[in-house]
Amino acid sequence: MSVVKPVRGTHDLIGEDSRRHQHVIQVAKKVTSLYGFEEWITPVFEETAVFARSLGETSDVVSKEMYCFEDRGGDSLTLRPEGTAGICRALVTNGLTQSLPQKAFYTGPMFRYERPQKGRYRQFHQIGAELLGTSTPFADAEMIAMGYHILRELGIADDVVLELNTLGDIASRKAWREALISYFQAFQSQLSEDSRNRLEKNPLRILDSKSPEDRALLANAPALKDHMTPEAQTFWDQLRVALDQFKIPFKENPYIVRGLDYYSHTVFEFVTTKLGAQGTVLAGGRYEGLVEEMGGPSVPSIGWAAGVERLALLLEESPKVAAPVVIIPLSNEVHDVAFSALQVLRYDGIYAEIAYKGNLRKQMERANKQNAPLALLIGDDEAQKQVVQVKDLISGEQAEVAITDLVTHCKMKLAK
RNA sequence: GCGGACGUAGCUCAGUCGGUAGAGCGCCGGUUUGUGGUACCGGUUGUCGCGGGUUCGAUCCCCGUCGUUCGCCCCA
Repeated sequence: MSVVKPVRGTHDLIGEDSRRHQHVIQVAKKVTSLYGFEEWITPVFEETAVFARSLGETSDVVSKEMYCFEDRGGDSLTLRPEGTAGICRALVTNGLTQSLPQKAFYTGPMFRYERPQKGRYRQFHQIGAELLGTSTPFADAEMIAMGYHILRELGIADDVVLELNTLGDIASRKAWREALISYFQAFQSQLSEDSRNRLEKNPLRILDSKSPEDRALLANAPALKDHMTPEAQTFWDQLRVALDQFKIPFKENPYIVRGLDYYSHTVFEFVTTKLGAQGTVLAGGRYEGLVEEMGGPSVPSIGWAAGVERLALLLEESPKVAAPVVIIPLSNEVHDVAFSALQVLRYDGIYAEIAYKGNLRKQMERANKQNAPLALLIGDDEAQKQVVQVKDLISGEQAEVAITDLVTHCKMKLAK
């Protein structure tokens, strides 16, 4: 019989992988709660239109990476490729546009049909946060500070650089975009093929091209700063001052434009060099029209998302496995005492395991492998006297303890 | 979607200039009777990713395929 395989680009998280993954999510939940964020749990699939409209029809994610399917009722549904669109949809459907601002944290699987690589999967997991309904640059700074806080808490802040840019407001961007098109049109023949295709649709993307022929042209390309409206300029200035006040180090990078179409003003990426081509670890920006796309009012917002797998890969060390107190009954006849000891410990919140097979020596070996701090030996004599031998596996000391004192004694031992 | 590398025990990997394969780790058991961490002894496992071709014979060569991985692209 042939062995079934996991689907390409999916992976199982078991043991150490699971612990690392879980650790990232727990830290994110803890940190975001310090900033007033609550978890929103939204569906893994939505109507296709939710993503198609919001991410930009021409973006790669929409045009070639989505898992779309027709359900039995004939509706076109899509497994979410990212989290922001669903959050905006939920904001509108739940009438929360009446009570802004809203702070949403989310986590869960996302789906993109891409060529898998390390740190890049077809089903992957993100943590993300959206601050909906604020238009001040201080909100942007705080959101970035929150992202940084998580990286710091995970112990990877030093492996990562914050790259920051502004796309200006709509008016600035429009003027700049036109300037870019006319500039690059003059050099059309020198552009890479990809960039020639992008020229009309999304000329901003040429800016983060890696191809040398494009890069050569970038130096003299029109800069946004020459097209910024005074309002957009103020926003950008205030953001940078605020980041300094939050003491978040950043590097300005005028070439960050981001792949999803909905951004304006602030865009940023926390980038590492330790993951090869998959260096972006936490990224986001400000967006304005998204909630309107979902049929709501204009709700200026700022958000970011981070790849859980990528963060887990960067973790220096794996979270430890919990170590149990191990109860070793020396015969089936003492199960009476052993099981009640087991249950008393667990009811008191102590992680306890019981050994069923092997001789005492083997059981001790196993307890040692599990890193057990204590082994509780119960033989016929002990059962008779209603005591257990409590052996401290670190010091090697052993003491006879009455069953009635077991929990207190174990707690005292474990506290050390 | 494009280009390159790789695919051998649970894990990390060696190997066969083509004659069906090994090490370390792990796992199991033992070194006498109710006591671990060290040491010693013994044992354990593979359709050598899958399919086809060349060959007397392929895990080793060729082609395809699937998967992983690096870069591009894209992105978290």
